[in-house]
Amino acid sequence: MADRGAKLQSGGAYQRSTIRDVAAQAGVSVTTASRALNGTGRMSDETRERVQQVASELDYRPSSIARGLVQQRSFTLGLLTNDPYGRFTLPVAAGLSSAMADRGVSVFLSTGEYEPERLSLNLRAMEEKRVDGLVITGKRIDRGLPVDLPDLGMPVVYVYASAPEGAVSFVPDDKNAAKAAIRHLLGLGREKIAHITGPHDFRSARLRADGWREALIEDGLEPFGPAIYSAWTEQHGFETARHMIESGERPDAIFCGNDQIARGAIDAFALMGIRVPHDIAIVGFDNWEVFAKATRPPLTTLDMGLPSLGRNAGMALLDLIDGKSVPPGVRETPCELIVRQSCGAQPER
Amino acid sequence: MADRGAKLQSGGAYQRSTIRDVAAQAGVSVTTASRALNGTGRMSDETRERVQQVASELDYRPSSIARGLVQQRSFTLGLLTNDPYGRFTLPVAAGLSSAMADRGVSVFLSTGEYEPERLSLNLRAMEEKRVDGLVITGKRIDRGLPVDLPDLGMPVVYVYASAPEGAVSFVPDDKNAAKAAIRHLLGLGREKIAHITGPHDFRSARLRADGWREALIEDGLEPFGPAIYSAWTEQHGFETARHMIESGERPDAIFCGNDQIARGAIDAFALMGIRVPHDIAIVGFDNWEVFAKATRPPLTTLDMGLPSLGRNAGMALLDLIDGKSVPPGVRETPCELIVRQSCGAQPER
DNA sequence: CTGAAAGCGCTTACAG
DNA sequence: CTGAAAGCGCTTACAG
Repeated sequence: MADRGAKLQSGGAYQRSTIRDVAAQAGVSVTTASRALNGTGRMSDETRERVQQVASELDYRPSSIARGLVQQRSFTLGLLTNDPYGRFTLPVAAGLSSAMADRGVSVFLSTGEYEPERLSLNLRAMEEKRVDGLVITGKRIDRGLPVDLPDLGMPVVYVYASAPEGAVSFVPDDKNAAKAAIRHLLGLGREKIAHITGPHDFRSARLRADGWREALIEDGLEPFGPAIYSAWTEQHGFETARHMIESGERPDAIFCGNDQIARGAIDAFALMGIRVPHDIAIVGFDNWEVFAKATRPPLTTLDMGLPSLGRNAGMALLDLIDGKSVPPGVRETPCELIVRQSCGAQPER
Repeated sequence: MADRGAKLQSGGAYQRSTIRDVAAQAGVSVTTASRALNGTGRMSDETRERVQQVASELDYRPSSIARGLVQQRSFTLGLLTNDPYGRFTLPVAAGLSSAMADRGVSVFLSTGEYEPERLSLNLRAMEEKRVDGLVITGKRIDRGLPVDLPDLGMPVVYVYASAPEGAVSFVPDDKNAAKAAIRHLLGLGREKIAHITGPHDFRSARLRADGWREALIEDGLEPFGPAIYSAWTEQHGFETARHMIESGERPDAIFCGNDQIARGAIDAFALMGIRVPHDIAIVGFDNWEVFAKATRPPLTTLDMGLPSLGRNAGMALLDLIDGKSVPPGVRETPCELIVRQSCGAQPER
């Protein structure tokens, strides 16, 4: 009757084998079976191995539900996001999910606008599922939840979102990334470096502009004009780049606040017969490969390491869950400069 | 001591209130409390309301873990994907997740390459979590799991992935979508319609090419040259478009297999001084807005309705879980033509 | 070294 | 209409 450890029920559904089946088959008590399987307690190697052998023959899968009930731990995390179609959430989620998988914890994906109704529905679901902790992520580092998180009685960690005072959060180190980009340009002999970026009310945009400015000043140079803030779009890059050329002195490099802006600028230059990187070098931000690899020439840009951000957040959350103390505050995680052809540097090989 | 229904334990952690707390406080048995909360059984309205009132005062959250244990249902689904950074998974996942949230079921995100080791780790996790069902998705409709799914004893549904014989699966209706695109072009008076698309070994590419060909033939026209298969990249679109212009007769429209190819073609034409849509109309595929809205002019394209695909798959899975019979087979779901400016038609408003 | 028993938080026959 | 009791599948004091 036992077939791969699963018994065919009357309904036709499979009935998994339980620890009782394993214990019975191995001729030990359920207590011993449990200990053998979990590597706890002391018993003869022979016994332990026999139990494990039987478990594997019966294709036994311990119920994480039952275990959760007694241990008051679900081995489960919730990932809250309001960026379901965006490019930030998925890399973060993938990094988190696969790091957690290696530790036996699974993650619930909870998507929806951060608007009070939806949010409280989603939070309630996570509470009822008894997740051990929550990671909250978003579309930008200066927006968090629109409402105060009710006291959920579970640890929470923030990634790529703003966090309340005293919380643990992970964001990319925008400012130093920008400085690295500028130093790269400087190292290639560029000196008139302009900056085109997203809206001024984005903290990321301001931080990147700060990095641009500081790196230049540290090198004894002046920024080439003011940072030009507008939308995070190709159109902004396209029009601003064109305008820059048409009106007076020309920069020899442009640091762009994201890859889309860089893309727009490169396209404008192509149409105007300005050669990248020969006439003007371009650096982007995001390493969104579908853009960064498709520009002509391919784009040198910064990679925020979103999967690592997700992984790090998960690890911190696990520590919190285990009752370890994790220092609160914002962790700024280094970005990586990805060198392609848009600056004239040889890509590393 | 009770504070928002949560008691401060010695350790400092919160202890949620249980159904026993609710029952005690409401002066009824646990049985009655359970029935009152679940809307089952018969009792006076007064009793039911009192229990609900107490539950809300205590901020009671029923444990889906405990319920799962007795009902042998976890109200949980697994979403398996090997496309963690791709643009297909997230819309599908968001559609699935939010539709399921409305029905009280949460979804685990399980990412990783579909390579045997990783896959069996991930599947095992889903089994131990006792998910009620699995949705499997991927990067292309003609690839599924590289190994036969072991008999998991739970229902499985496929989305945007190939499914074994007899399974339930959901894919976009590529062929009819292509026909709709061609008819749109025909309706605008275009007659020499070429087709540039992805690799021939992608079923999607072949289906879209079939639709292109058939729609033309049905209209009494010849396809303009053979379908040109290569990579799903801008570069392919760019080079092929340029080559098309340089070598002889010129089409008056191009149907592109995806938005990236369309983007490449439009860029090539811009550089060659060929006006879109005046000289050549372009249609893309995917409605990947970051491309489709950024081309100059914005791109008319097909939207596969990925979120709906996810939602539909979830609903089918729920039916299967409830023991309802769901006819097996591949459901081809209609795509939607999104009219922008690249064909010369006025966008609908 | 090993096991019987209690219990995690619920639902659901069963009995009144 | 209401409740006492059993039980879902585990883990873990407690006792031997």
